[in-house]
This record gives sequence, C-alpha cells and structure tokens, in this order.
Amino acid sequence: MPVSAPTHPRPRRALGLPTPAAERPVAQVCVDVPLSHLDRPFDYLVPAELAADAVPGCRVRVRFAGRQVGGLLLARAATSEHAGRLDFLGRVVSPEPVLSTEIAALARAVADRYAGTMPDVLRLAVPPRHARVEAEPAGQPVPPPPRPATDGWLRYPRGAAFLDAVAAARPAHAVWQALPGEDWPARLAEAAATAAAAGRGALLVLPDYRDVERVHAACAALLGDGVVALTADLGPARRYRRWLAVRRGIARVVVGTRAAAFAPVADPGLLVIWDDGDDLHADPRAPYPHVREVLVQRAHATGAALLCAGFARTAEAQLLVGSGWAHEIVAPRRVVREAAPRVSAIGDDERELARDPAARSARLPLLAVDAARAALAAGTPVLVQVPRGGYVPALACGRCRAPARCRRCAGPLALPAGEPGAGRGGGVGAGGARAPSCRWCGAPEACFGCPVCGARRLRAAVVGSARTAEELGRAFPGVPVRTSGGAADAAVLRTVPARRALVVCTPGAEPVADGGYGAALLLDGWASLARPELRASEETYRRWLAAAALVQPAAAGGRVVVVADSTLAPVQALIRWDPAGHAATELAARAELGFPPSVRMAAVDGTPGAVAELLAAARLPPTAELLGPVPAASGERMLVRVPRGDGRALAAALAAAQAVRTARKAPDPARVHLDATP
DNA sequence: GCAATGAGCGTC
DNA sequence: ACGCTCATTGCT
Repeated sequence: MPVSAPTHPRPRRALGLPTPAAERPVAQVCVDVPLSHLDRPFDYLVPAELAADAVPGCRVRVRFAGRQVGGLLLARAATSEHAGRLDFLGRVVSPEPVLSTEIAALARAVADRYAGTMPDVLRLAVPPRHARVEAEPAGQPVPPPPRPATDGWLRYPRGAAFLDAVAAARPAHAVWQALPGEDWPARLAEAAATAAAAGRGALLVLPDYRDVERVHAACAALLGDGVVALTADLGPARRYRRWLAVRRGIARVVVGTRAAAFAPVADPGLLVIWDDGDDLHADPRAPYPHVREVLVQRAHATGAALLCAGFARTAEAQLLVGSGWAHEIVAPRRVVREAAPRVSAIGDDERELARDPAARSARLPLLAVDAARAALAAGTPVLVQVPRGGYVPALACGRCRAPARCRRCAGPLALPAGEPGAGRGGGVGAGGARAPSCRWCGAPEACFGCPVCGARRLRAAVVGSARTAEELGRAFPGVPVRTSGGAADAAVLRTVPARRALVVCTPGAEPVADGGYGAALLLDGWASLARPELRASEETYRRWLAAAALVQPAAAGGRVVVVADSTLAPVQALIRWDPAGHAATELAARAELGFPPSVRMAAVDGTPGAVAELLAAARLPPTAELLGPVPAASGERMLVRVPRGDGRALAAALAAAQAVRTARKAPDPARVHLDATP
C-alpha cells in the first residue's frame, strides 16, 4: 500500500546568513522581468564567496518577488540607495562578463528612445549562453592589419577624407551612395580594414545573410581571421562562440544582420549600415529598434565613425545629411553617368507589344524584348525583376480557372496589395473591394469577362516567379532561364555566370552577374507602386536601383527597361540615377504630410480600452497631436505625432504610461511602436 | 474580541 | 512562487 511521502518543509535558509563581500558588497542587477514599472536596477548583497565571480556584466540569478529570475549584474557599489533590506544574490551563473558598460548604456538608451524596457533590448543584444562553448579556450587576438589600399574610393570626392577620419579615429558621419556596378562589399571591407589598421574595431550591419556572406568574404581577404560573421541563423553554439570571440576582443571586425548592431565590438572605430531602407533592418519585436537608429546612438556614445551606405538613400538618411550631422559621399554627375546603364520607361499609353507570336505570348512590351534580345545576343545575362509571389495574388477566372489577363496588354491581373494583413492596417476607407489591375501595365479592370468561358467572377490564384519564368522562356527559345527567390522554398542565387541567360528574380533576390547584366527588365513597378504604404515609392525605387546597379554601364551596352509611367518621381529618379534627389523629394513630401522622419510618430496598438487607458495615463508633450483610431490587427491603433524635438519627451511619456498600466496589472497589453509609418 | 485562514500584492 | 498585509471567517 503506497504511503504518501511526508512533505518536507523547505529547509530554511542555512543557519546563519552569508557574510557580505568585503569590497563593494552591493550588486546592481537588471532583472529579466517584462514589466515596465520594474525597468530599473535592483540592489542585492554579494555574498563573500561570490565576491570574485560577481563581476560587472556577468549573468546572475536572484530572488525577485519570490521567484528565481535571471539578471545581468550592471555594477558593483559600496552602498545602496535602497531603504529596505537587501537580499543576497542567488548565484552567479557564470563569471563571463557578457554585458560591457558600453552595451549596457546602449541598451538603456535604445529602450528609452523606443519607450521599451532594457531587458527587452538585452534579449536582442546578448545571445543565450552556451556553457560548453563558454568553457572552450579563448583564441589569440588577431593583430591589426596594415592599412589597406583605398583606390576604389577615389571616384567619390569625400571618400578619401572619410577614410582618413576613420584612420585618425575621428567621429566622422557619412551617407554614401554607391555607384552603379560598384563592388561595394570591397569598399566596405576597405573601410573596416582602415579602422582595424588603426587598432580599433568595426561593425558592419547588412540586411540579410547573402549580403553578410559577400561582405564577410571581402573582409576576410583583407583581415584574415580577424573578422566574424554574426547572423541569426547560426545555431546557438556557433552563434555564441563567435559572439564571445568578439566580446573577448579576439575578433575586431563584425559583419552581421540586425542583432549584430549590438555586437560588443571592442573600441569601435567604424559603424556601417548597408541599405538602410531594407525593412529587415527593423527588428520585429518590441521595442522595434531600427539598426540605423541603434548605430547612430552608438556613434554618439562612443565617438565611432558612422557610414550609412547603399545604392538608394532613405528619407531618414537624407535627414542626417540635411541636418548637417552627416556628410554625403557621392560621385560627381559625370562619373555617375559613365557608370549607369541606359534606363527607359514604358508607360501605360506608350506601350507597344512585341509583334512576333512567341514574344507576344510572353506579353512583354516591344522595347523590353528588344533590350533583352540585344543583351542575349551579346552573350550577357538578362535580369527580370518580377513581383514577389504571394505578395500580390494573381487572379484567375472563377469558373474555368484560366489566368485573368489584362485586356490591354494581356499581363496578369492582380488585386492591389494589403488587407487583410496583420499590422499594416494603413488605408481604411476606399470602401469595398478595390478593382483588380494589371501587374505589368497597371491598367485597372473594372468589369472582368473571361475570354475563354465568359464567366465574370474572379478567384485568387498563386502565380509565382516560376510561371513568369516559363512564359519568358517561350518568348526566348533556347535561352536558359533561371529563377532566384519567390516562393518560400525557392532558392536564392548568389551569382550567375557571364553567359546568355534569363534570370527571373523577386526583389531582394537579385544574383550578381559576373561582369554585369546586359539588361534588366523591371516588371514589378505597378504592383509595388500601387501599394498603400507610405514608403511605396521609396521602396520601389530602392528595389529598382538594386537591380539596375547590377547592369553594365550604358557605354558597354547596359540597358534597363522599367514598366511604369515615366512621369512618376521614382521612374524619373531611376532614369537620371539620382538617389539623393529622390530622397530630398521624398523627405519634403513627408514633411508636407506631417509624417516621419520629419516628425516623430508613435503608434499605440491594442484593444480600444487598452489604447485609451494608455493615452489617458500619458503626460504627452503639449505639442502632441492624436490621430485615429484606425482598425488594426489587435483591435485599434492611435497615432501620436510630435515635432522632432519632442521625440524624447514623447517616448518618456509613453514609457511612463506603460509603467502605470503594468503596475496596475492591466489585463490587455498596449503596444507602443515609435517611428511606425502610418 | 481574537486567532486562524485565505487572497492579493510587491517585487532590492 | 515567497512572505508580507489585510480581510474574512469561525469560535469563545
């Protein structure tokens, strides 16, 4: 017969309390709890036996409101301000000082800027521990390399001056627009090696893994083992091993994706963000920090140089230039013209379909077919940029499932993007369904009639880039067709050889061609420009530039055909290859509308009650304007707008209001997202 | 009137 | 998931 075990009362605290450490017995700990009103250091006593291990920056466990919670030891102090009794540290998880004072201050500053909490930021900044990796012997610091040759920067008048500033450890700030065809990974590697040669660290943050690979290879050529790649897709062990090598000062140069913006590079001399318009640089988890803002903050705090680089220029980067905080590094017009391909636009009314039946079946404008044929005849590959699959669902006949075609150009019909998506609530109103329109020429289709069976109903059909590839293949018999990106499982190509081929890709998945493409056809313009988001124009232009920059210069025959109305601003900017001009126009337009970055804007999301309660608790700056509510995925959304100068006050007010709600144990959360674009 | 029990709350 | 406070209950 089973006998229930006697329940042992938990052994009381071992007889007698531990003695506090003799030196600096107080540990200031950032405890890992998600509540806003507890987002401050808490003091604990360091037991004498942990005195040596409890170093600033180490991981600890402490008792907090009864529970055991993790925390990071921020500092040791002689005394505490706390009036009550202090508990003792539970244990030191490891004496490895994973949080430097620089990154602790950065996490605090980023949390404050975004009305978030420090533990939330630290979860992004400090990777999970891997005990076995931590126990491995540390390597040897890699000695500084010689200062590299930087001839590649001579095409940019201010380029050499910037690198000199990096070499001399001056806090220069620059916004760089790379020339079309530029070997930008090599240029960034030279900049990083310049910082390393000066005995300082460098940090380069890129949108995705593919870019990290390229830049890492370029850096390794100059720095050998002194550079590590930090990406999220490494397993926990490899990720922690490389991160520790950085923290321990073994590797001085880091190339990585967005979380690497917090990499604890020792004595950073140069911080770089490439292609800051790519939304992969925006972290999707609270408090939603953006790499550019993290690096700007870090440059401020450390005196590191900052380089915001890309083919395109964002409105935010334009503001850095316009405010005088950053210099621009751009090539003279003459050099730009020499490097750029010839760009032509085919608008709605000027298009003329190819005559011969094969090309006609691909439903391509004559101009595009001609450009592609010429490039293929010259033995060069042709890049075809098509809309991301699923991003704009194509349409088919509701009865016979034949693809729905544009009556004007026979391109695929699609619904404008957006809705009923999560998060991007954006444009309400407009009432009812939007009319479908052609994905290639943009013509709206008011009343569809199926040419095959006569039905008038439409249904969604998934047409990926594979389908486009097939259609294009028929128009160019005998030409190999390759695809890159598109469906989730579609492979993304890194490079293609310098041979005749059609390379169909979705935006962001453009392979680099050896020697450059002979031509690029940009077919995604209508789908992309028609999106309701504020950034649609900037985003479309950024994608076009990314593709067009891979094409040979006009003098070598390089051509770009963009299917969009030539009067549109981004089309004009592409033809003139003028990213700075486009950014200035874009920034002016945002100022006119009262949108970021001309103002600071915060979005507050949640149930109507939660949103109202948060805003009621917030002591907003008197300049604050409330906009909304608009429906959002999780209830509704309000926008709060203030002049740029009141941005800090806005964030502080919203953080304080969050603290009021978490202290009150309000049941429904309200999410605060600074710099959200409406 | 007072001890025993339970729910709620702060959190070092 | 602890230990404190304060309210409620139950008994003298």
